Amino acid sequence: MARTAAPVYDPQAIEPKWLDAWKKAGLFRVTEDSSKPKFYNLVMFPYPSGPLHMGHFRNYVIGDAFARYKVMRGFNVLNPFGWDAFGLPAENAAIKSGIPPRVSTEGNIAISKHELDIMGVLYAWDREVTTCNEDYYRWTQWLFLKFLELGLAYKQKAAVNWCPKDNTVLANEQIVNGVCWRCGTKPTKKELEQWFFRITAYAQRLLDDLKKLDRWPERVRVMQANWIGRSEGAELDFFIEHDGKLRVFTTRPDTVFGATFMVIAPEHEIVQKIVTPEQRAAVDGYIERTKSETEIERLSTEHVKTGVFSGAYAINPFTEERIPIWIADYVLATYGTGAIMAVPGHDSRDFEFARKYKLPIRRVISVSREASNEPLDSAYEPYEGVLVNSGPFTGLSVKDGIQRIAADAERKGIGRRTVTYRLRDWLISRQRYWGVPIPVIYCPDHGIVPVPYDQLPVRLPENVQFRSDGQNPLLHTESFVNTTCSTCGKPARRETDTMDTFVDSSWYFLRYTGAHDQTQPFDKTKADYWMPVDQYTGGIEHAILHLLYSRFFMKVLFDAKMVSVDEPFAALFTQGMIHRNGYVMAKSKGNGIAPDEMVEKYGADTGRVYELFIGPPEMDAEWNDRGVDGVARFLHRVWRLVLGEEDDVVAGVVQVLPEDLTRKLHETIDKVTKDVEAFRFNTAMSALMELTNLMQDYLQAGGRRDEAWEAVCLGMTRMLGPFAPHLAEELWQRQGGEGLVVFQPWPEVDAALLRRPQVTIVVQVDGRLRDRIEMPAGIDQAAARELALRSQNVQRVVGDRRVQRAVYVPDRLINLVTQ
RNA sequence: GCGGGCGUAGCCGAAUUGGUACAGGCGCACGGCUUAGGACCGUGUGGCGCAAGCCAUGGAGGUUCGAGUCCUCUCGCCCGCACCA
Repeated sequence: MARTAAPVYDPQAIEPKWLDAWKKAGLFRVTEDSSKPKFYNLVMFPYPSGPLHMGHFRNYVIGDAFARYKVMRGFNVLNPFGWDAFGLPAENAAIKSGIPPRVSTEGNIAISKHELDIMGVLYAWDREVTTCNEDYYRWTQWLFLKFLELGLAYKQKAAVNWCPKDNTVLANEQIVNGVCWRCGTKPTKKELEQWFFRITAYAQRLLDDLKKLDRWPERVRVMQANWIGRSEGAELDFFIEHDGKLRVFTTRPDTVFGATFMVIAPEHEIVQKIVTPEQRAAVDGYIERTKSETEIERLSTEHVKTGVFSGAYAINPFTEERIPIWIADYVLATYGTGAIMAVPGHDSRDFEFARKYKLPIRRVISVSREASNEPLDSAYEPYEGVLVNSGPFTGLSVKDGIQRIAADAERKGIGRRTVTYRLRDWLISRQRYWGVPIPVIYCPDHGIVPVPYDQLPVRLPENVQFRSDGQNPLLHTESFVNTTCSTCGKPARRETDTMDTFVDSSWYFLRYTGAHDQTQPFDKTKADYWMPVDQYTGGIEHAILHLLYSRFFMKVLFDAKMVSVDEPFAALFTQGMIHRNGYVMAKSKGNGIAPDEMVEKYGADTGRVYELFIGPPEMDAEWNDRGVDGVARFLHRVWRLVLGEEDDVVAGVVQVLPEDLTRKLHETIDKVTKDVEAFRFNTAMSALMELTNLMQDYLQAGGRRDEAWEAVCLGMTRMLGPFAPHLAEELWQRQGGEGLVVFQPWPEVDAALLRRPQVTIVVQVDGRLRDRIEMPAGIDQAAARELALRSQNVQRVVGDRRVQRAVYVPDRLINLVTQ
């Protein structure tokens, strides 16, 4: 093969050329091709907030390397990209600087695309999706209407989280550690009419199907399961003295004989009905105080429990005792029924409350019947033990008690077994401008009227007046607000709320399968060909929000027969973040490294390989500028080895035979292939470095650039294809390769070449390493033992003791056990 | 508090899942090339010991022919969730 020598590796001189070549060759331009297996490779699309830095690129480099690898493995690879382009930052910037959101967003997209290009990160740009463009958001609106039609979108007055800084409501999922996920402000509660998606209707399936996601990280599944928060228990009705009843949810019906008082949330609607005249003033004062508390203060475990007596009493249906009803903010209005039966003996929160307000504490569970009256100095909360002081149920185990008491309540018609979830419906209304307008109108005669499908899109006006008070400018854009009812033609008003941007990102992966469809959100045939996403790669910060919402969407669309699979992402990988100088690489910390800087100093390939080599991809990693130098040295070395002429021979170095080189090549192919399949890019890079080191040793020892050598060079070149793609193309061309290396098949392991004629057997005596002996591969135990016993080291250690037995691991180790 | 995970050289980290502990990179040392270099190239590099060897995977036990890997206890760190009845 004709080789063209080159004096030095000059990345800046070669990289742009190959970017053009890939674009011309249509890398990642794909159609539904049944002759090849499909592979849908996806990285989470970004919000275009400004220039990218090398921290962002870890995700894109991993995704790009994997996509290129799959191309080389012969897959029909869909590898699209887009922009989650609606959102608050662009709007806030517009308020500050007057630059319209579309202008700044498009500017940021252009910059980012350039940066992806120079790093050699390519996508199916012919399928690019931008969520703020009309040809995308009209279909987001279309899907909203579909949800409405299916009864999965509804408007309701509710106490919702309001962020005073961002001037909008937030979904439950967007309250992180008690504060707004975006700006860190403590939210307040507001009573507002808002749009919701009925995600709770899918709670059980979202939980059950986590089991199907065996190629998702365990911790993401655990986080989602906890978020959904299924609890099995029972609802029990307690009659209120004089009038009505109070329903509670409990996971421990077995403790009902220990319920010595009840507690209801301050927001509970029954409060006003039951409060007695004597307690009215105290109760009103208490409710007023709890309202002024922020959510974070109220939910804190350190928060000292407070409460007030309502004056009313209920009857415990099992003990028939008269028990007081208290109002306390440690009971949440939004969980269960907003009311509890308090069992201070067996619930630490109730215990604390009972102590403070001198309420009776009774033991109804004990380790044994005999210990039934032992005093309690803290709540006793085990799931084993026996029921005591529990009337006819005394003596039952906790497990049986739960079943028998629940069944008894059912029979008496005062309760039923039930399941509760923590998951709340998804609040999707946002009182903000830069988002998808919710496509409904309000008619004085017809109420809420959905905009007919054929009138979509409801265009977001772009000529609006931003306001310094943070109010949604749509409210004041008359041309937008004023419309006519599509049913009766009378004047009507448009909804001015826009949708949570997480709605946009809940279906973008479907739009990629037919990005320019002008007639529907996506084509079922195409979606069926490509879905599910085979490999999804992105940040752990989306463990709940985006990933849960997308799963919900997929299930709704599955039920609507619009898609044929009900989970969107078959495999998920969450990469760690890159730190530098002690902080996560971020624009705000000023510790980012610009891709341009990287390319100018080292070339894109060094940046790419460094990000793959930096550490286990799922873990955070510290950026080390010297480490980048090390990778640059590695690539320069590969260049010299593959394209160099003759090297200086240094005598006296360990002999490396051509067959050793060939074997190492195949071992490397084997290792790199397995590592890449398992997303262990760091060890894949180490393996390539090892091969390079052996190539160096070979030449140092006077090895010739013969056929075996050439084969190793070509194998190395192909393996570099996904990781250092520009360098690989250049090496491929200079070695006389045809076409592009990215379209070459990934090298195959020749199992015959992996076998060694000789193996090093570790010889242990009583488990301690005593010698290493070269033996023929496949040697049996008796022969290996024979050889091992000849070792002088072994003989000295064994002395005159008898070798009682030997443990033999074929071709690896023999352990001689004495005595 | 509950759940998940981690602890290996001076640093980042490997270790076919119970079988040679520390691959690869950084750093460091020495050598080469250089007028010179914090550049480049190469070699070496866990600790103690003259050596045979011994000691080393946060700590203490245990199981095993054999433990970084499994079990028990313990210390430390990280990440979720957090008054969810």
